[in-house]
Amino acid sequence: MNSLVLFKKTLQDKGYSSTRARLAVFNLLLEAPGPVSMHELIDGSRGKADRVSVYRTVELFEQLGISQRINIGWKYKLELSEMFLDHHHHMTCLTCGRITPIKDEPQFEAMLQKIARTNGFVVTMHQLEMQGTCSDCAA
Amino acid sequence: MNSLVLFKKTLQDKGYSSTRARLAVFNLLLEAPGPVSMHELIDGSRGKADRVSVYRTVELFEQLGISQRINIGWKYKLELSEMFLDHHHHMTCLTCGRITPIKDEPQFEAMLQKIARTNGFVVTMHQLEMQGTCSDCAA
DNA sequence: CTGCTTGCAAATCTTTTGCATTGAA
DNA sequence: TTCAATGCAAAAGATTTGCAAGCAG
Repeated sequence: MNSLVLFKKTLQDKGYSSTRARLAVFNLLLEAPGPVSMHELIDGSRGKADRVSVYRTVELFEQLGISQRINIGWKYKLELSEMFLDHHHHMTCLTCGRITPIKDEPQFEAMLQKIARTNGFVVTMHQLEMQGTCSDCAA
Repeated sequence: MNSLVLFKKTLQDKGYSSTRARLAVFNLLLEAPGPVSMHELIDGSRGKADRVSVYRTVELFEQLGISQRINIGWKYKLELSEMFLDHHHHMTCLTCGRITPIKDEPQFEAMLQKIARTNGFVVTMHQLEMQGTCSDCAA
């Protein structure tokens, strides 16, 4: 199913309406080349949604599993959740600041589960953040 | 070497003085059973350091590698860095909120490096955050 | 229509900055 | 003594709340 359709269907199924503000934020997330900051969302929605609506929209999206916050340093950015994107992690280059999605390794996930189980936990969600130097900057 | 001594030596070696405010924040981090929020540090330092000094102290500590921020959800907390604690990750229980340190698995770290290398990265720092249900709450 | 959504104003909370004073070495 | 470190006031930034008006279904 096309992303936009899936988005609208998700809102509808949960009893929320598809409004201009929500569409605006969703499109920004969809078209962004990577994670987006709250500030960028607010800027990008100018004219279509007030700052406050962006906050409320993001909150709703998280509740519905449409988007999620990911940690970059001690700040956060937003991206579409696994309903729209494959599970992945992020690598931030400390030199150029670029954020690269890292395709998930099944082995890695398996080990994660094992470690959690060993400690008596059932993992619902996890997030791995890596920082370092990308190949471009290493050259 | 005893933590307090190591702490003072670190400040001294880098040319910073050992002051009441810094001692206060360090002790809070040292004695806390786990990661501490900025708010808790500010509260706990009342009478010994102003809110502003706590922020400045935390900034300095990070610069000197004394403490680090860890992500819990989309907020952050502070804890002593690897100069004082073994490398580990955190598991947050979504039911009781308790944060459990997870002892590091060499295998896990190795796999991490491999994944990064495959993507052309050299990893300087990484952080894994897991959320789920702890054994107590599962019962 | 009718209640969910939004915008605007303003309250809160968090973090940073400027500056005169204090304190550690 | 001397410059780093601190406290206080206030600015700046981020996020939340209350409420009347607007819009989707």
